[in-house]
Amino acid sequence: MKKTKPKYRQIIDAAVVVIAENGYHQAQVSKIAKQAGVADGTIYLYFKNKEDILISLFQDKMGYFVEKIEEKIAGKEKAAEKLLVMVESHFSMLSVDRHLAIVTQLELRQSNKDLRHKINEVLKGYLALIERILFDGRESGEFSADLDIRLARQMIFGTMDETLTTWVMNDQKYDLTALAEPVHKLLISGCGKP
Amino acid sequence: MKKTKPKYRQIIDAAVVVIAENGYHQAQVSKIAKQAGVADGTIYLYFKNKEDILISLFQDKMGYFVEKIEEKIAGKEKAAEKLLVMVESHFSMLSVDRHLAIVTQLELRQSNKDLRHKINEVLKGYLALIERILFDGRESGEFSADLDIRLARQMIFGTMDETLTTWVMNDQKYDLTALAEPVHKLLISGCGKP
Amino acid sequence: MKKTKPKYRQIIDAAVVVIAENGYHQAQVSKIAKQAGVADGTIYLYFKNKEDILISLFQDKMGYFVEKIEEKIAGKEKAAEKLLVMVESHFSMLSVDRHLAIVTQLELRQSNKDLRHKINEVLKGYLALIERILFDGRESGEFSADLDIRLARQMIFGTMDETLTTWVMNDQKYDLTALAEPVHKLLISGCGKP
Amino acid sequence: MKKTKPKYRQIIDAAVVVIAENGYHQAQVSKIAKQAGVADGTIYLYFKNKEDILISLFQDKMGYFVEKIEEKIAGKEKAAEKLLVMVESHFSMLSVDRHLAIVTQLELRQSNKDLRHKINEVLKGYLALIERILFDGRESGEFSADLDIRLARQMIFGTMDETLTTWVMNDQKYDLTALAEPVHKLLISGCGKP
DNA sequence: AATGAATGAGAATTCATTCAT
DNA sequence: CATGAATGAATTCTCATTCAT
Repeated sequence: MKKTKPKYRQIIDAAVVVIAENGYHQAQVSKIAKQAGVADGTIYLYFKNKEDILISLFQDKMGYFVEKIEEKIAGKEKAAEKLLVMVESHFSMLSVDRHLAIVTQLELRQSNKDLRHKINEVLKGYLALIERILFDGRESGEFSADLDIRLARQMIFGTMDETLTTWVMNDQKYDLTALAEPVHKLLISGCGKP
Repeated sequence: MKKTKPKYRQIIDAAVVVIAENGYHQAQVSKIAKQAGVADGTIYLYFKNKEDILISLFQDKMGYFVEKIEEKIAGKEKAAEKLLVMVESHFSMLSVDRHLAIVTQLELRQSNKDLRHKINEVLKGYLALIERILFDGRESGEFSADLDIRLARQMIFGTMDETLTTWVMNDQKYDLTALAEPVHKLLISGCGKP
Repeated sequence: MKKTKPKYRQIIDAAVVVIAENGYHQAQVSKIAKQAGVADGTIYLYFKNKEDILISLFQDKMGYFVEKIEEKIAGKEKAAEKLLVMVESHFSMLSVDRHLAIVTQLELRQSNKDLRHKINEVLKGYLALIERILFDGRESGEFSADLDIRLARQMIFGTMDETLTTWVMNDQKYDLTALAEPVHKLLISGCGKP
Repeated sequence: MKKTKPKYRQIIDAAVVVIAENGYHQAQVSKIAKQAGVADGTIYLYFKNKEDILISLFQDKMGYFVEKIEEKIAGKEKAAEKLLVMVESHFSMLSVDRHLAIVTQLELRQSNKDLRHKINEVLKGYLALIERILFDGRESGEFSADLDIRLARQMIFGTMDETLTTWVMNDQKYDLTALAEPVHKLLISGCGKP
């Protein structure tokens, strides 16, 4: 399995750094190779093409995200609590990896429609996790019986995403993790009065 | 004033069509010129460069959005009602212009960081409108007194944006306008029980 | 005769200024038109094309040069004296028109081979004048009987030209007219000892 | 060192041929690449840009000139003799490379002011060589004690340059090397009688 | 497995010139 | 005579990918 070889990870990690520091369109394969300490041609022994590096990068990181979050919510009972843990984990993981935050929130979005469809495929795992939490919450009576799970998932993901992107566009200059709790509260109760 | 000349609009409209049908990276200036029925060089009598076409396009459309929405909410009293009108208008305007929806939700995001920062400047007018509604709603006691306006704005914009993008990524195959009301309800009351 | 109409001269003079200040390759027809205070299209009522402006400019100025110099040497008897007057006049006329000096010594040389051949045609009048002086000097015994007139003309013109170009390349920052006498002495006696 | 690789020379030599045969403005990079037998992109592995090819070409050839001339005058004692060798060498070297003569005397002068300033920097080595000969000749009493070295250098270079350019403009149809001796004589003794 | 020199397709922009008014 | 909006041809340079070593 190629994915376990050390150079595979070297290249993925190099790609995150190079894209974050140079931007998507200035992240040439040769730069990634240099950062990874390998020859240009070597990249193609581990990845089909440049797009494959980016998809693999996203799969790799997002897979780790979902895994970590699932671990953490395993012990929680309430859906609301699970959501809080999810938002906290997501925010916290991007807080500690500034490069990755830039890559996922800004740079990777500059990819073309084709690549974005593939990225969306990868995202489905995360979205399914959110929907599972919402479904459980509705079943248990914690959430409205008429909650539209798909829309609610779009609200939750859209809100987190917009919060993250705003934070990155503002050069990550405020504490993101402090926003997890109020964002969670908003998602649970909306703008209206309790 | 160049912006009022007929060729200015011809070119903007041609750009929307060409970008929507060919994708951002396949929208060459020569294609836009052909679609607009002018010579390549004519483009540069009306726009500084290719990026200027895209910014102008966004300014033009987004300016129209904000203007229309402001007109419609002018007569409304309740903040919640204003929000509903806003979501309805936004969804409805993109529903009737499939090309524009593709351009704003997918293609324009492939632009580089520089252009995206300029687009964000344009977006500020819209975001300010949302914040104004939230502020009025909080002042009038309609919304929670401790509502964090910035976060609430991020939730509203993020939710609409995610809903729109999902719709476009699914080839606009379901009725978007029907989602305005339930999305609005979600934004007002969140996932929790009323 | 078009050449006597005021706009003809306006355009020629505008061309000198625009080329001197912007350089040959940045001297667009539209800039010359603007400087001359006429519309772009008007240029083409007085000149066949852009190249025609440049040739006319050169003919105009060089014709004036030859005319002035011929006037001044008319009263002189000695060939050496005539040469001195010629060098003095040439240097002096370019000294008082900095723009023209830049145009003839630097900018017009950037034209293509074709245009340069036409410019050379115009130059022939000047070169013939030099050869006439040399011929007379040789006939009268003032110069060596075996003086190769063609080569001597190349020396005289080449030396003046190099002196002028060096002066312009050094931003015309020293007194050019003071060089006329020593240059003349050099041309008469060469590097050797008298 | 790139300058020693065979492709570096291939490209320089191809550039001389292409510029001489097509003219400066018709010497596209793709033509040079084709003539050199390499791909367009390969050019950019050896040269920063098109201008860099031209500067390198000039440096390369002019450096060779100065080197060869210095070798040849090393054994000579008299300054006048050194000058003769210099003129002979210069004329002879351009006589045997018709393409190069066209490029240095006509085509390279069409470059813009920026490139011409860089070319002038390269020329300084040659001009310094001339001044060194003149200085030695003046010190040894061979030349006038009051010889203005700067002006004399301008005469020498200007005369050679004009002679060369005239020869090239006349399609190199007479024997240039035969002119070295009479040109030298002119430079030493000027137009006056001995 | 690893290298890195070589490839070559692809696109924004300028500006001399025209011609309908 | 004069205008100036419109035209459209033409060229450098980048960079993902290959393949001989």
